[in-house]
Amino acid sequence: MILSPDLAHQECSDCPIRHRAVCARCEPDELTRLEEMKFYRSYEAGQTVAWAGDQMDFVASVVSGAATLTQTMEDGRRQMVGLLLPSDFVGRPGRSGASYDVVAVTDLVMCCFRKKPFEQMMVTTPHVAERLLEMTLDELDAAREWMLVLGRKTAREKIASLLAIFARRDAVFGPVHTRSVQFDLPLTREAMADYLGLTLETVSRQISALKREGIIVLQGKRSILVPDIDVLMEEAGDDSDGGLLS
Amino acid sequence: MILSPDLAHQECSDCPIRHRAVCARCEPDELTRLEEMKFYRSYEAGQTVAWAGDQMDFVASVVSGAATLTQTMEDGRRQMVGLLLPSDFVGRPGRSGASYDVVAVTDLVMCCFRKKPFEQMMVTTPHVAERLLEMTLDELDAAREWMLVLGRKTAREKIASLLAIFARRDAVFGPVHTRSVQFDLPLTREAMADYLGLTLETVSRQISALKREGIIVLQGKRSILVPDIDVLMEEAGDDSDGGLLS
DNA sequence: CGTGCGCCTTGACGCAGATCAACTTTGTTT
DNA sequence: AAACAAAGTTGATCTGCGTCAAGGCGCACG
Repeated sequence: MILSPDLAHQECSDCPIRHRAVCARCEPDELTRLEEMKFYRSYEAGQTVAWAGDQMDFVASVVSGAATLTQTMEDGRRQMVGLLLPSDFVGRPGRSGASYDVVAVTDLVMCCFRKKPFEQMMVTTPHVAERLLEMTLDELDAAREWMLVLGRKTAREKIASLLAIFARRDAVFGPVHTRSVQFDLPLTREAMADYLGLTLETVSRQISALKREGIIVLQGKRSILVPDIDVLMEEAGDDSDGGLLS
Repeated sequence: MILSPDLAHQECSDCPIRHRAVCARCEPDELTRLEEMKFYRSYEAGQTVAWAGDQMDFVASVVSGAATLTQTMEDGRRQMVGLLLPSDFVGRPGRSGASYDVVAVTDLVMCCFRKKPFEQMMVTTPHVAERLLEMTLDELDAAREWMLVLGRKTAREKIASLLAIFARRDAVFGPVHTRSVQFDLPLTREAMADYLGLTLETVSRQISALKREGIIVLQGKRSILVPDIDVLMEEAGDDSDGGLLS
């Protein structure tokens, strides 16, 4: 773990996730209280933040980078159950242990709150608990969406669904009125397989197939160009067409 | 929908789910406020409570019976994303439409709250919002547990996992110090298939296999006797052995 | 510069579970 | 009691994806 001094003194007021994280609804005086219980931690890509069952004496928001939540069976089978991006929340107030393995998949910065004072604040001021409820309901919706992907979609549809998610979130769009999107994959083939309930070979094959058919264009292994997002959405099997381009 | 007069006048104070539902933490005066905004609704097995996208002017707690939340793709593939049992909560405060199809799978009684006053109460008193956050976090954990089942378990492990869930929840245990459990399946084979991401034929075959091997004993189609719950847990592939007895 | 190491790709083959189809059991209607 | 529908079982066959195996590409290292 790396602690850079500049990060250790960041002010909430100019925090990049100020308006989307668990602190989004806090008043200035509440932010002051949060400042007192917070500290930053940085992790390198590949580092484990916490093992399932570990004591966790803090909860946290992702400031930058990405982390995964995964479950592992005794025989080594693994399933990713969450993908944490900037502003997402880690940890459960009122529970001491981590429920899942938490791993940094890119370089990662987290804004951590000491658990005791944070839980105290949840009781005394409504704004944090309110925002956390809203975020948790969103997470639950996302998890249920993912259950459909895992339970009923084909390998090709799974890959297209995952690419569509990244396209929506990280996208740098092309010229206005085109439907092209470019982004970088934050996950290895193996991590994608863990997310999708597939093997890494199947992931690789399906990506190759989409490339062969011109639905995506690879620039290197990780950079993806989607010439027409609607075509990709079609492959994902989603009924809602991508209304994201106005 | 059936409205029986006796149900329409039930008092919160002797409600069977009083201590586990969203109202669990309410004080007597808060219960009085809830009484004013609440009404009961009954549904027969098979009836649809709401279609995905429907306007829902209430939120509700399941009082008795069971309901399912399901997502459907254009071509008819279906995935159950939630199984609601007594005390579980339906609906999302702050959202007008239902996110999923809600279907009664047994005869069902729900305690409904008019949405507007309920949302008002969430803001003014902390006890309801607090409890709802806790319940939502539990739901999220359950959904993530289920993602492992959908993504990584074999058909046999999926069936065993589902039976184990029912065994834990509805179980009537045998004589003390035995590990036997008896319960009734609230779901048809097709509904189980929708829950597990399988076909109903595969569900039927795997249940037959477990029966043939003596891991479960069927009395009729729906009544299940598990002679040794530990053996069933073993088949489910869960690392945590069932410490539910003793 | 070559060597080793992640990460990824591609091929050959086998199997778990889907699909298609026939039949049984159970409960309901008349 | 006959007729019917809904739910479940079982068999035969097919196939999508997993498994096993062999290499390719890019990059850090001595």
